[in-house]
Amino acid sequence: MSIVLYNTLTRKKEPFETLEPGRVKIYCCGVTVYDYSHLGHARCYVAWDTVRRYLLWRGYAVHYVQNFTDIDDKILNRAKSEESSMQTVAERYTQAYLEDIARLNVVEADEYTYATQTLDGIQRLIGELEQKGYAYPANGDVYYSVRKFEGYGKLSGRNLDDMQAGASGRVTGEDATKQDPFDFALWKGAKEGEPFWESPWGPGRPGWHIECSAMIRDRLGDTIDIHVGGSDLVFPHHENEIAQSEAATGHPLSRYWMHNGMVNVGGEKMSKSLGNFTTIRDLLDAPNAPDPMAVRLFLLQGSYRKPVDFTDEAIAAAQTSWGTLLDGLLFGYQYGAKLGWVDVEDSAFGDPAAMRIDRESDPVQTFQAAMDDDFNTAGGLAVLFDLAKDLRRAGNLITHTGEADTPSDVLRQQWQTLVCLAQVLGLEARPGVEVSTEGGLSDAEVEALLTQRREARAAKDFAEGDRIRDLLQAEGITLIDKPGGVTEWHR
RNA sequence: GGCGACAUAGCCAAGUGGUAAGGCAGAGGUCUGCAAAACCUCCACCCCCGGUUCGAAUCCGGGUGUCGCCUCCA
Repeated sequence: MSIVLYNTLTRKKEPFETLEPGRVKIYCCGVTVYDYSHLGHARCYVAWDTVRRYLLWRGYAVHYVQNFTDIDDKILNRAKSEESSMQTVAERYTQAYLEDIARLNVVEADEYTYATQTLDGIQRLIGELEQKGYAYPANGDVYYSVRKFEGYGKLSGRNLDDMQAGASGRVTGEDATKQDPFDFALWKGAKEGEPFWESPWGPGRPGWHIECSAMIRDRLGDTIDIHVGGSDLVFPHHENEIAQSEAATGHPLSRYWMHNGMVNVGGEKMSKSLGNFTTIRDLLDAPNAPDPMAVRLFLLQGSYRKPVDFTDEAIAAAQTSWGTLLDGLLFGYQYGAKLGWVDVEDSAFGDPAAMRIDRESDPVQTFQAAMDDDFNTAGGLAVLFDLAKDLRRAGNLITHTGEADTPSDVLRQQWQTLVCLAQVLGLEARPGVEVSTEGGLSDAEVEALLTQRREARAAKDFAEGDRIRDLLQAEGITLIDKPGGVTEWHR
């Protein structure tokens, strides 16, 4: 069995074969750092983080490179409006991106690249393209001549003659100097007061698309295994990357192209320009904010390729769902000692890296079959829920009756399987948070209230008994009335 | 105008030829002073119309609807 993935280039699912056995080179288009990242970005980077985690779990050595676009008109505009510099703005939002995405448990890239640190590679590439006749200078700018590149349009399935230039309504003044409306800037001559770099074509800065081509070549080589990014980048960004890189090197830029679907709000794409976006930090820092893992779960419940609608209701449902997985993930910490597990005090307890799970077991095989099929995370999650529900049931039985009806070693295997598979999806529970008593009632206070309640109930004063029960519930304490007047409780 | 994607229960969503995973919400039951918690059980024939097939949500054709891209974009 091998992994099958959907390749935008061929519009088909294809068996995944790497250039070098066991090694995967991935390049991910990162953010332009001029503002805080929103849920669309979260969706994108969670998706590719999950792909990366899964490939690692399947035994591949993955080299994952992602860029920061830190030279751009929008950054420049932001800098002007706040009277700072492009560098200041870029550094601020680069840092913010890293903080936000880390909360969603996205692992850092093996390498991050920056446009500002790739000027040599960029200029070298533009020079080659010019030499080979694919680029032409005009008024201090340098443009790529799309009609010179035979395969132009192969990724996005377009034909230059069928496209309506300017259909998106964002035509700029550049057009007058271009030979063809679809030609795009490789180098932009500096205007008065703008930051610039010296070049053979005069002072200026690189166009947007060229940085990715240059970075990939510098860090990963002429051809990589997988190029990933948002589906809104297919055209023109990725199409232009292909045109640049392949014209220069004569080799395919990437074997596979994968694109994530957009996050929608009310059926429309979430985007800066529509103003309908929610930033990651706004969502996670709001009152009653969802657990970051619930947000990740929300994003993994559907296919990475399809659009996903963001609503408060959907996040709330995901939060509840996460509670179920959480119960399962924390099972070992809560019940391991009662089940006689001898390693619960070990520092490595609960660490997936230290666990040995049975790869041939049904849950793992089912999980793998789902994920092998174009990273079907929804199918993978079903396995996690099965395990988590079994464990929760066992835990409840222990709480309510004192013992589970499943052998301890079976529960241990189930728990470890759950923890390991959840980690492959980037879903992790942090023990300790749930049993926090910060600001709450002490055990003695709870017991005192329970005594009051017991007396009230004995006197048939159920209103008083219920009042105390509600009071405790508000403190996060759940009561379990058992036959015989015994009341147990847990936080 | 061109290119593309999607349409499955109240909501989200997987499945892409053999008679519908999972999550959320909901219903019934056991238990209970009533609840809560817990446990058990139940809950869709897959947008419409044709066609292919022994058999289609799943393939083909035609509709309808929604969305994305067509040089800001994850």
